[in-house]
Amino acid sequence: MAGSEDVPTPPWRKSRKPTPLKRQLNQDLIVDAGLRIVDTEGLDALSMRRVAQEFDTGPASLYAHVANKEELLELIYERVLGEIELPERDPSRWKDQLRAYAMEVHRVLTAHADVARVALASVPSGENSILAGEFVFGLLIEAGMSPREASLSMDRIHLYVTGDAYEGSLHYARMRAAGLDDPREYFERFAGQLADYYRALPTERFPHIQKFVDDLIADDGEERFRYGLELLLAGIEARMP
Amino acid sequence: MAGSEDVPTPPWRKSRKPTPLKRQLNQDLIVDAGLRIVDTEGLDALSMRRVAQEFDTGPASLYAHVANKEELLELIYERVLGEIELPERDPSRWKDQLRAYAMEVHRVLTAHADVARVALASVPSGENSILAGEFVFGLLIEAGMSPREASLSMDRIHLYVTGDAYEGSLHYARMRAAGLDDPREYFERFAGQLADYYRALPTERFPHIQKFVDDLIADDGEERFRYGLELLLAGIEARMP
DNA sequence: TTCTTCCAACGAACGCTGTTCGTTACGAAC
DNA sequence: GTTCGTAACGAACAGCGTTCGTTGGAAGAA
Repeated sequence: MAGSEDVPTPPWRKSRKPTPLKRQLNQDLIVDAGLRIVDTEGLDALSMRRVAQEFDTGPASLYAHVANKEELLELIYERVLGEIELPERDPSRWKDQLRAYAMEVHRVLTAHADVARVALASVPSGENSILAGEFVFGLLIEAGMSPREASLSMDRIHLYVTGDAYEGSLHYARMRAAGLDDPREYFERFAGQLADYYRALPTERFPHIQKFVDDLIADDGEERFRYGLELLLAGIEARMP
Repeated sequence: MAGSEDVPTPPWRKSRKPTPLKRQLNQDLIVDAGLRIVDTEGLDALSMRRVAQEFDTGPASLYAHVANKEELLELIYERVLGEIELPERDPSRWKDQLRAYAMEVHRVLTAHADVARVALASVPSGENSILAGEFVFGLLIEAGMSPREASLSMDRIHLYVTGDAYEGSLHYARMRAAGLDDPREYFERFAGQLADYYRALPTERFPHIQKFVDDLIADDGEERFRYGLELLLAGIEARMP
């Protein structure tokens, strides 16, 4: 605020030099810009050109700081994972803590809608993924599970959470493509179309779908996620010694 | 075999007409070619140009039979779903039948490796999807579940199966990109790298991961899928009246 | 038979993508 | 004061999905 940076340098001063020093790019700034674009315009809008545009330059400038687009996506994903808050482990409350953890990851992924589409594709390797893994793995082991089963359960919980968030992000992208802004309006329109389609099916071949259309479209994404999570937790509980 | 089609027509016969009649394209043939390409070269190799090439023509020719690439992908997915074999419903054996169904879908999706990447993205609307839905939904209802819960359970089973197959297909694509052919060799290499990475972590921050590296990489995709499926089935069973 | 209509086929082009190459010019080190 | 490493970047490449406008053969009408 104290400097004169905001005042544009007159073109006649110091003769011709439109960019005195522009060494401003670095990986963090690029990831910032990338996440900003994903949040506001969606993952489909994220291209190397679009990110470069944010710095008034061409796509080639990014490759000094980021190996390729895939690495940029993983860096963005890792940054988002950093928003997860992990509590102190309490093995006696493992079920509550595992539920809360799953919902927290789901919440963070859903908050940055399209990022979930990266989550499934990338191998968890960043610091934040490992921290989350240590939390869940340790929790299950300390609760009495064998390391082998704890590994499998952690893996399945992770797949379920990211898979559901991924599916949700596809709907989000579809909503965006349809020009809508309100998720509830999208859901109602989508469910309505699906219901009409189901109702138009021949009764003799699809009696149950025909008869219970309303039940088939009753629950939205959040309730479905919760239900499946409870199924998994019940399954894990049954195996807990 | 009986005709003279294999002998090229001499250019001087009937003057100039290199293509007497070429009205040979139709949707089924296009889907055939598409699935063939996905199976042999992978989903990433599937482009409208590549499909058109199969008919010695340009991409524009396809758009008379297929709305766009997305529709082509859904048609391919629907065709693959047609390979699912459904038994007679027997509600008294609902758990066995549900397990067999899930494994059958998983098997079919895995057989056409990359198709799973379409499965998650597309809304189930074709005849084969609906038939599969009626089977599972009816099975759960006849076994005594409320329509509402049967709907949720069906949805979660579907998400789990396709989500796992999707994750598997990503590994498959990665294997392909690495120039490997044997899934077992890929798994061992991948697991080995992951193990090295885990072992290199600081012990004090990640004690459990550090200590049980072998358990973390013990199971391959098939076993993980089975384990998660049993978790879900146990969860459903606990809710079955 | 002759004429008209229709539409699958398709060549060419548009605008977009991720990535690479070769050049430039600045900051720092010698 | 010169050299050197390297971030920045303009230009280009090969590929993508899709659209437009034309063409020519098949089918229906007269």
